[in-house]
Amino acid sequence: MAKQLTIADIAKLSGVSAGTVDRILHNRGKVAPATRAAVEKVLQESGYRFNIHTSAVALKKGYRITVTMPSSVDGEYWNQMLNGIGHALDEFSDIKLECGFCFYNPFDMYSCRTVFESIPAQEPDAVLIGPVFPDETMKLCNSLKNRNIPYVFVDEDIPGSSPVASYSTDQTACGRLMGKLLHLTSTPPPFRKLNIEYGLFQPSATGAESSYKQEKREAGFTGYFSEAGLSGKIKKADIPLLNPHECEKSVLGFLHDHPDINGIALMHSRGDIIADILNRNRMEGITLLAFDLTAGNRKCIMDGKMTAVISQHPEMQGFSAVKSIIRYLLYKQCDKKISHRMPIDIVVAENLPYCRNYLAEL
Amino acid sequence: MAKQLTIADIAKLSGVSAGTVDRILHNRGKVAPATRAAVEKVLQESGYRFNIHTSAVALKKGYRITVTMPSSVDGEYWNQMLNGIGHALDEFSDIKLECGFCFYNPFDMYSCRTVFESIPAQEPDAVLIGPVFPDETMKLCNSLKNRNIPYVFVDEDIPGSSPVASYSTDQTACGRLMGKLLHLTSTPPPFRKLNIEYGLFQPSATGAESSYKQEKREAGFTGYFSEAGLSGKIKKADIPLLNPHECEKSVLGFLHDHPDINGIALMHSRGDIIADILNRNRMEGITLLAFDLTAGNRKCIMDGKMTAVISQHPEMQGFSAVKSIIRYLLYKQCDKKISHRMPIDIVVAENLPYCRNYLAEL
DNA sequence: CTGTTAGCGCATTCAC
DNA sequence: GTGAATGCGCTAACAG
Repeated sequence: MAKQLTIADIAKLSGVSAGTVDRILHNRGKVAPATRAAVEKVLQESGYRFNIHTSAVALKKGYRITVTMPSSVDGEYWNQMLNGIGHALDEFSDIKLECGFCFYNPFDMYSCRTVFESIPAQEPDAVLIGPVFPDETMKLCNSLKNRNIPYVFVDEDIPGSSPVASYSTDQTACGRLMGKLLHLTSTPPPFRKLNIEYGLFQPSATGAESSYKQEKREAGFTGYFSEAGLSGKIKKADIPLLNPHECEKSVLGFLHDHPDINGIALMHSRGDIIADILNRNRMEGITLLAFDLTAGNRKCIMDGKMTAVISQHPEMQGFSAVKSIIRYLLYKQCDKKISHRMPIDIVVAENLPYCRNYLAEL
Repeated sequence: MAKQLTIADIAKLSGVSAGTVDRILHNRGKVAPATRAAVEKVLQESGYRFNIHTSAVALKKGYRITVTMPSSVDGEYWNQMLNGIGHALDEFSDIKLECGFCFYNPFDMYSCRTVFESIPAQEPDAVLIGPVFPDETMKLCNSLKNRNIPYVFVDEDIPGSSPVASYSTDQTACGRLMGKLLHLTSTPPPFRKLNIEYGLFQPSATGAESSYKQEKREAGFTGYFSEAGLSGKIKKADIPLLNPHECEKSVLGFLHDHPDINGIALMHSRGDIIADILNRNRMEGITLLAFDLTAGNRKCIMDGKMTAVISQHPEMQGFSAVKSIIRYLLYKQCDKKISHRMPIDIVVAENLPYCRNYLAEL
């Protein structure tokens, strides 16, 4: 264990005072170029690292961060993100952090616009953004950039923006994985139907929420099947998810028209709705795959009404995003890697009980 | 954000001095029963929590911890555990921690015994144990207990011991999951053979290393198949893994005798060996499942020679175990939950690129 | 522009 | 048994 050098050591080594080293480390105040060069050389060579503890202890100033994302209720995707953020705030409760939340309606662009417009005025030290509407988000980013307020993304990255970090999932890869899973797992023997076909349900009249996401997933999904030479086996259906009666009617109608369907994939998280319909109509023999480990999906998997979901670690995203903000604000460390891709989990009944919130464990 | 109370606050509230509060918090030195009661009451009511940063800063004393586990080479399971430990040591480099490593030969009980016997004499402040031989491990635990040295387990828990924490995987659940996966994914259409059978390969003449683990996995695996009413479809084979020529001969012999095999499950991590044999003999149509995301298996999955592995987060185990030790040693916080079950991951080609070491991300 | 210095909250040592 | 005093490495304010 090589003893860590202290700021005082660095100061001595480079013939300046601790204050100067501090100014260089934090890029604040003016430093003569020559002095800066000398100190930076020592810094480099010695591989100096902050002692985050003393740093946090000595920090007088507090930071205010604003979190903005779609509103949600308990057990939903965005709510899990919020849990991750909460854990991080809790883990770092020794740092003077104040966190404000600005939720918007993910189905209403104007709600998003109104909320986003109010954010720069709050003058936060940093913003955590869960984006849904790319254009509105881009406007927010520009406005933050003008005021020099750093921001991070969770869930999705907005092309052309310049966040301090982003924690997102490769939705195309998710779609490909979904394709592979549907291909591999569609009704196992002995119940398999002979002329195997695969259903792909799309919500008709989708709210704006994540239609973008679903498109990427679908592209990955169809990509997998076309590479497997099975494109022709995919049967698409528009399902009006939010109208229970119509929804059931169209699911049953579809299955009637396509009796060889062995499995169905959804590019969204409302697998529970379809699972209930299949279950009510005694069609459990059909494999059902969806996204996100929501409370509803969790229950369906436990009850054997759904085969698997693909999960993308929302809590970890929220947790890491806050951690990233803290690193940036307090320790002036930018991540070497800006864009972090989250792990993509396959969850079935057998491993569901062990899919806890990792962060709470640590 | 409720302002955190400080020790000074607590002292003032209970009419004593900071020193006394500290003595109570850390259970050291003598405190008058009456004083103790009064302070503890205030502590309770105010929900006081350490400021881990100042606590770490003020800590003069350093701690020495000993890590003991099977030796391994780069890319193997135990090596990944070591990486997690390294990350933790790195993340907490601001704390005065010294870490010594004692590796033993997992195939030689005497090696283990010799190493374990040397550990108590080193008088570490805590020990991290990766067990293989239950009896030897139990002896170590007893000896540590006598000296009041706390210990944590990774990978496996030893029944009857009393660790500060343990980070392990439910091997029976892993086996069940393996069963489910084999059932669901065995050769998808259109290459499926008609009378589907499943292969279960066991290493013949196993070294002692984790035979215990493999038994539990096999129990879970056969449990799944018997519940699915498919017990009769499992065909077992003893495969001499470590003898390349014999191994290939017995694999090919088995497949010749059982032409309806659609998929093979291994209860250990050497899927790469079997994958190469299948690949060399152009039998890629057969699904192959194994354990652990070793470097070898990783490559096989990427190359399409293996279908999936079940992975159990060795890095996270190592990381969490060290974190747990630190919490215990520095902050005197025992985990409420002693036994932590790790998440069980399913890794296929499509999500492999995103299975990084989570901890490095945070 | 640069050096000096007073705390931050806690652990520890030393008087009482 | 208990309280006061010191210092951990750093930040930030102030004095040059």
